[in-house]
Amino acid sequence: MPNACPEAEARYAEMLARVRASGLKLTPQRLAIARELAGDPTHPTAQELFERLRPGMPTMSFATVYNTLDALAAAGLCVSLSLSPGAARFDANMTPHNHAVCDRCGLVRDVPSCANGEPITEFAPCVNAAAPGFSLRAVERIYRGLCEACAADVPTAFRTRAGKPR
Amino acid sequence: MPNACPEAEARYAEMLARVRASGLKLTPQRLAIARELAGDPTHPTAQELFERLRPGMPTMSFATVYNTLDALAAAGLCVSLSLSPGAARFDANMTPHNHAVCDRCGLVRDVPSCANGEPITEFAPCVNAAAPGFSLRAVERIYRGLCEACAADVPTAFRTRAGKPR
DNA sequence: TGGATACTTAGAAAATTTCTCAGCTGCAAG
DNA sequence: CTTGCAGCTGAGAAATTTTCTAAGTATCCA
Repeated sequence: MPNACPEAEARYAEMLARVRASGLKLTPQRLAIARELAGDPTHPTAQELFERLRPGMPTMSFATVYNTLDALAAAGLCVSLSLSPGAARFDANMTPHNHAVCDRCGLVRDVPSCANGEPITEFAPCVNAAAPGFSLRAVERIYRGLCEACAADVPTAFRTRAGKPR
Repeated sequence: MPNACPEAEARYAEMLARVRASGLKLTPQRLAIARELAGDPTHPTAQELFERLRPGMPTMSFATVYNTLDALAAAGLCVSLSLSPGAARFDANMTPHNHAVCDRCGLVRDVPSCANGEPITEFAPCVNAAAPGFSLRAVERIYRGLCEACAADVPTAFRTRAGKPR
């Protein structure tokens, strides 16, 4: 039962409504993936979703996971995150927020936008000075560092490429 | 001759010195890759570097490109960027800066840190409220939107996943 | 100059993502 | 309720990106 918290339930309910509204068909596979995504703040990879859902839907294929995530993303219900090398992570939290990413284990944590969240328009001049004609849609902030567990256990040298313990 | 600008020459010279200082051996492959990287502000992928350098070094293998980029990164001379799905891009500009990334074609442009560049310490409380124990090393900003060329030629719907025209 | 060490090669392999297409299914219309 | 069909799924192959292995080669220090 992945959805204990009311926030996740609300997000899942909204996803259902918006999947229909987008003209996408409601299939068991989509429901399962949307529900799992909505209830998981760790931003799972396609692989992780597949492994978690497989026991309950043994016939589901890997391509379906990708197809579904693409469909959800196209409908604006989730986004694909490229925060570190390796597999993409998927995020159903569509409220503006940033991410803290562990350099060592690749862990991702949502970080609400700070108080000093400047409006996008404030960045435009700065961006356009460097990239003339660039039309700014969003500003994303990534906090890099070590998560609590990795910081507590730093061997001789720590790796820069994430997701590769050892 | 990839290095017309003095900035790139300076960066290349510093790379040479620091490659030695890191205990890394100076091989022709490393020199070529470091030079190409230092002179290219577009943050090439491993594939692009390989294709550019291959004519001058027909025996160079693909693995060497990756090995070298890893070695340079470990020595703090470049970083691997995961800005959009697909191949990683490599950046030899080690001064603090941000990136503008085109949603459509994947183009990357350096954007100097704006005047309102707050020190890292200002973000720490905000990050630690969401991720207790996270030790913050760096804050990275990504400007998402459309580059000039893509903005001028937006068909019906534009894609969110970069690097995939069509 | 010579030797230890680290690097390069080439190819295979692993990991991630996309594609193809045949068959099935949700769902809207009748 | 039944039907039709657009759109979805499943399975596997393929494409892309990155890593690994083994053996030969080059760099650099003494």
